[in-house]
Amino acid sequence: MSETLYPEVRTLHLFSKMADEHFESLMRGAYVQNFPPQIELITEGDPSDFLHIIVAGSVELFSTWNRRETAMATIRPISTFILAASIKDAPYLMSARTLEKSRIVLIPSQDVRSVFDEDADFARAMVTELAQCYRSVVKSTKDLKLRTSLEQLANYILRQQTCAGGGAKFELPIEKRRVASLLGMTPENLSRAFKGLQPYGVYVNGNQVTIKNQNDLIGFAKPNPLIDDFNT
Amino acid sequence: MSETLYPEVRTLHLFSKMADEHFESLMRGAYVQNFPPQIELITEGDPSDFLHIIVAGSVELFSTWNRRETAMATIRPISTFILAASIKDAPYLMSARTLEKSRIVLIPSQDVRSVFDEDADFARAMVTELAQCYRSVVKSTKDLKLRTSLEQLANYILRQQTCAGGGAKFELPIEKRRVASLLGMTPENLSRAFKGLQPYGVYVNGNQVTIKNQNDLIGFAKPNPLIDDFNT
DNA sequence: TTTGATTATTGACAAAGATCAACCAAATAC
DNA sequence: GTATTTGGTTGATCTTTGTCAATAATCAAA
Repeated sequence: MSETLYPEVRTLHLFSKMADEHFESLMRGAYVQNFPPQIELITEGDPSDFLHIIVAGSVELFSTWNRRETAMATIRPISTFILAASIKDAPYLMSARTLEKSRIVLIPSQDVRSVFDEDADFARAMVTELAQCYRSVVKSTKDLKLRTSLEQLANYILRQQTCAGGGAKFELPIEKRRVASLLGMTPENLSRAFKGLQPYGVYVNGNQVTIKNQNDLIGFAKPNPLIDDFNT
Repeated sequence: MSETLYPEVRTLHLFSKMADEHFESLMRGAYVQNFPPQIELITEGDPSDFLHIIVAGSVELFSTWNRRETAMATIRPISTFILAASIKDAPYLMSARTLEKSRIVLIPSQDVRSVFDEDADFARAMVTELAQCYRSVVKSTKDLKLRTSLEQLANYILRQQTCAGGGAKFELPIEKRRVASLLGMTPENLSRAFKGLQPYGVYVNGNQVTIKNQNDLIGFAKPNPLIDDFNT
């Protein structure tokens, strides 16, 4: 694998503490690949051959059942995905596709499991990482079950605003139909939900969102760290 | 802690491989307590002082937001809960209450984290356990987002049937209103949903469910291992 | 620039789900 | 044994959401 990627991958919490020797052994077996947009990287149900790390671009995790499809998460650099399946040697539960041109590092799951067995620091980092993943999904379940779609959208907007730096104007990072799917609604209803937020000072034009009255929106959305904070 | 519980706790995958010394150190600091029904063991947002292990009875994990409440999972012996919060030293994301008289082992989270730092086998077991937890929540998210409530109920019934041994008659293990909350619907709609499954041969009387036509129900429910199997 | 494809929006309608009120049955308390 | 409480069911109604069809807007390719 191209050595130029070593440092940025190494900075990931998952790899930062492990022995040099083990990290290099992982990297030796790894591939780096550039993918065009809309490529299905992973199909749910398949055996988990690789741990994926996104280095550039963006990837959508999604799932299907009975001809229906739903977006589960959007992954951005630099982070791993499909860690749990890799380490358990279990089939992928979600599919993944590139949203843009993306650069992905692929580490054979077998290597991950071998190094995991030998490197206690790596195993420990994995625990932190998996606990984080678990808590993220729990938060998103709470969001789904406890909030109406209007409330979900309001909180989604507030989270995106924070990611974008906190200003009153910012761009939605993904297409609206994907936002709709993430929030568990149809694109039509997302359109209507955006209108439903106008009384709280939210205006949308294309991908640009403007929050005219932050306090009104917060008052309606009632964001909660136990649902909306990425860190806690 | 009473030594009589050692063996059954030790058999948990999480503890089965760790060094005797470390296991005993965990057990020395642990409490065992019997709780009556309807006791709130954990409140979301609180610091995670203890790793909980249920030894007898049953516990419901639930979450609240803005005066709404939803059931997240039902925990039965013998298993741990609130592992991720414990190990991350992060606030609980879910609350927990006993549903019946229950016996709970409480291990101070600080001890768990200490032993985790020293015992690589324990750390590795934790990885497997957390990966399992993560995958369970992902499955339940897929269930929620991809299925109508009727389909969810049909699959819930099939899963319960499997747990109960697979016979055509079995008992629902929890109150219907809790089933409703787990499935993200109101008790009223659960009642109607049960009726909606009669054409597929499902009959309910109190807690007793009878499946007259297994194949019809399966044909409608379309169970999928990537959503409904606990193991994969 | 024009064309074609994709995405977003809107309105009309249908389906699903929530709410409210009434009622019933079983369990518990007195 | 009766009264009360709790959980469950049912019907009526209303809200939310999904679906379908039409249209507009955007973007990319020819």
